[in-house]
Amino acid sequence: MATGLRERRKQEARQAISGVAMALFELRGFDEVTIAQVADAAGVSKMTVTNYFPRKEDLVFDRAEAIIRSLADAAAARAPGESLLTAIRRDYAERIAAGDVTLGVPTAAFARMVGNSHVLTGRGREIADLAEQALGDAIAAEAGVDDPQQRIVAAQLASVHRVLFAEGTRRVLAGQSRDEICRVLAAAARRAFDLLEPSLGGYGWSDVSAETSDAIA
Amino acid sequence: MATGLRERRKQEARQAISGVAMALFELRGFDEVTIAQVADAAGVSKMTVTNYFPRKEDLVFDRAEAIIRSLADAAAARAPGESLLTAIRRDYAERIAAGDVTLGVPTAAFARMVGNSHVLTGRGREIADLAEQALGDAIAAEAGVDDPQQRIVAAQLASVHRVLFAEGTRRVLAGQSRDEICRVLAAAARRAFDLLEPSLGGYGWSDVSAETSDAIA
DNA sequence: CACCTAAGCTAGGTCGGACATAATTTTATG
DNA sequence: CATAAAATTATGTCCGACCTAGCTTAGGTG
Repeated sequence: MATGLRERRKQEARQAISGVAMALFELRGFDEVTIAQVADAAGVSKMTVTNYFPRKEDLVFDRAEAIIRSLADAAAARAPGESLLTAIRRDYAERIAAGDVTLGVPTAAFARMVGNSHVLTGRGREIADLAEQALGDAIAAEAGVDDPQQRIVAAQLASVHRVLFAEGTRRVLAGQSRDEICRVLAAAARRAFDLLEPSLGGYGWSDVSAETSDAIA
Repeated sequence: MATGLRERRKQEARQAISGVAMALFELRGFDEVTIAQVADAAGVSKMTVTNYFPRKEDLVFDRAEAIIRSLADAAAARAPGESLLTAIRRDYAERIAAGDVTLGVPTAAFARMVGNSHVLTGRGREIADLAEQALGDAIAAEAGVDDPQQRIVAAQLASVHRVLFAEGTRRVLAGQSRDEICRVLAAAARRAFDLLEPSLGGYGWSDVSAETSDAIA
């Protein structure tokens, strides 16, 4: 591939800049480090950093797209007949068992850095919100109609992720071990999805049309 | 009352500044208007604006505290024996019937202004998040223990508000009349709370202890 | 092998928000 | 009415994000 080299260099530069930035952020705090300092430490110009990462927050939440799409993907990839709740719950169980840090088990330094920065907590909220929207879009696309009730369902399911993420972060900051937190989160997820089962268990791919048909105002 | 006059003047000045600012923001857009311009239009100094409203966003979301506490208040003020869900649902029905704009029926200009500003949408998310947290705190305080499951319940209930607010805003921007939107939101709320009833209907002030006792890791 | 096209990069400058300080006006009280 | 306290204003500075326009370098081409 001819254009491979160029693209490779870009990815390496991107990774290098992000890595240097994260080290500085975790050491001194996100708001206390300027883009100029990141550029300096990475050996590039200020504009180059801005070029790779349009907003300063992007240096931290680099691959946010994957997180945003994860819920919708889990919903879309489920087997026919499997309910939405079952698919999301199974996906969560699998990923927490695999130690997926994006579910709420970051490093303590990362959690501290985010918690101490209003900008970063805001971006975290935005990502959670976008993930919920994406799930809602997936549900609506699947049903072929758009109904507020679908957004409600998406919010319920996404809220489990969001709340458990916060719980995990809290425990990371409290110094608990990653293994223990994973076990706690897995248990809490079981209880949470059990709680929702009576309400959302029937929300699969069929028998939804009857509920949605008369609700488009 | 001796100190009354002074306090009155402050409130009037606050209201005047906020009003002038809102007019400018809705006309030109939040990000396009500077604090200096607001101060100029209000006939006060820049520092006075900053003094009343520490952050620029506070000029828009002035009485955010009331919104943040509304959910927790509705929960705390419920009659003994009334379930959490029933109390929240009744509160919503009452306020939407009264045309409470904070539930998702702002003016089109306001909705446009917020939607066009990343700062303001972020602040909106933060307010919703804080309201959810406050509700969770109220639930935990009532039970005397802190359990992730309580945060899950709080998130479910708060999500109804959040999703319906978004739905209302969408319809406002689409040009629907306020009356019609209120009717639609009231109906959507009924369906949403009906959906949650099987899962959360039993979440009142008693029979919670059995579920929470073995979950503190 | 020299050229050419387009991209990524750089430098400098602009703008707005936050903050410090001191002077001035307004208000409450003896 | 005088005095003390408090709020407001004026001025000025700093700092960081972002934009515009010019420059360099890499990759493909006759």
